[in-house]
Amino acid sequence: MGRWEPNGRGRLERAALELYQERGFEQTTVAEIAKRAGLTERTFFRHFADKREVLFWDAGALQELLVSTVARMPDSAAPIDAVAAALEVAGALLQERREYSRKRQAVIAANPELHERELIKLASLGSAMAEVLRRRGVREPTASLTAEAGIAVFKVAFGSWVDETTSRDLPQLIRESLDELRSVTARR
Amino acid sequence: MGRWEPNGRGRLERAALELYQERGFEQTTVAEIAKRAGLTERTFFRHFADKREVLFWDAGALQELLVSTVARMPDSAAPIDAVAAALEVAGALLQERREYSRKRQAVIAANPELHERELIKLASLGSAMAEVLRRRGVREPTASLTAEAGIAVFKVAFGSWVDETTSRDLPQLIRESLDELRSVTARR
DNA sequence: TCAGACGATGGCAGCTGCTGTCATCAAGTA
DNA sequence: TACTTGATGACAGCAGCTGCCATCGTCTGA
Repeated sequence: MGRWEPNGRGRLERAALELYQERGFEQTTVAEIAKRAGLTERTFFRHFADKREVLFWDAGALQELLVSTVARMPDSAAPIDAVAAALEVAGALLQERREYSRKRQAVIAANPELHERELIKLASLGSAMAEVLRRRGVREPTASLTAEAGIAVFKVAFGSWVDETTSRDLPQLIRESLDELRSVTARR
Repeated sequence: MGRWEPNGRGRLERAALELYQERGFEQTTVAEIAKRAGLTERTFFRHFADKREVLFWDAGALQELLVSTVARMPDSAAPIDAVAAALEVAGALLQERREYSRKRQAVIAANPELHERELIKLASLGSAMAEVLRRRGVREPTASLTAEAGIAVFKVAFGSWVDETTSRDLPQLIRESLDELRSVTARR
């Protein structure tokens, strides 16, 4: 295990989120985060590739969840429905950590650099879903477009979920958002 | 005008793109860009907020073009059609600089930091379009969803346009991409 | 024509993010 | 008990980026 206290990575995460909240992302130095976690700056960069990544390192798990859920859907499911089902599963997971998600999102919204990082994580989720759709026999550009549409649906639904004072259900919001997309794109 | 040669900003842009192509983004220092442009590092940062922005500073013009085009559409136009029309106009503009667009995109694709910056520029275009839709009386979440769908359509169409050896028409690819999105989201 | 305003640039110091390298320490293993 | 292994500390150093002030060319008004 570690040299002194266990779970150095977790302490770094917690310290970073706290300090980003208290002083803002730019006004926080990595040395300060490390100090609050009882570690050194050098160790921070062994756990996280950069100062932003500390807020996003769990994105990999979310991506695996999305991919495996899409992969498990019956072949009869339309691509957009497979994607929507996966997003609802992921939404249910996020739902369990609503307070954490809100805090984190407030920090991200307050800083453009963090917003950039969030966007590339979402884009990565999209690419992964397009890839699994292709493995299911969906051709391009249908696969990419379906995945991108899914990401768009998720972004809007997640935004509503975070903003609202009354806590509506995230999977439900995702369904409603997809319905709205269908209306928006429907030919009249 | 400038102190010696005119158009320092343009020289910096050109030098940066060249060096990013030759050695890659990370392997290029700002001092090297400035030197090739006959200027200093300090002056580079007066023209561009950071090392990435030199490839994206013209995004503002594209955004204005999109916004004004949406704003000029007749009230009878459906939101998605207004957005699509604006994207086609923007696509026609990009079409005129195909070689430059390709070079630039190759550089961006080769570096995650540049990809991040591109994504936030696209997100900014989306926000601007959502805003102009709201001014046209479109409510949320319809406005955001329409704009996000437009960005998704554009991303896929632009990707095809850049990849293909035979140069198909970008506005045409955008129309086809929107048609594909309609098919993908259509209820069966 | 000349003095001063103004805008763009150079030069320099300094902070911070991030990396490479080597030493150190705790715990497990033969 | 000696050796290995994995996480950490310590330190040097580069590059991105900023603040500050000096400098230079051009424009403007008397």
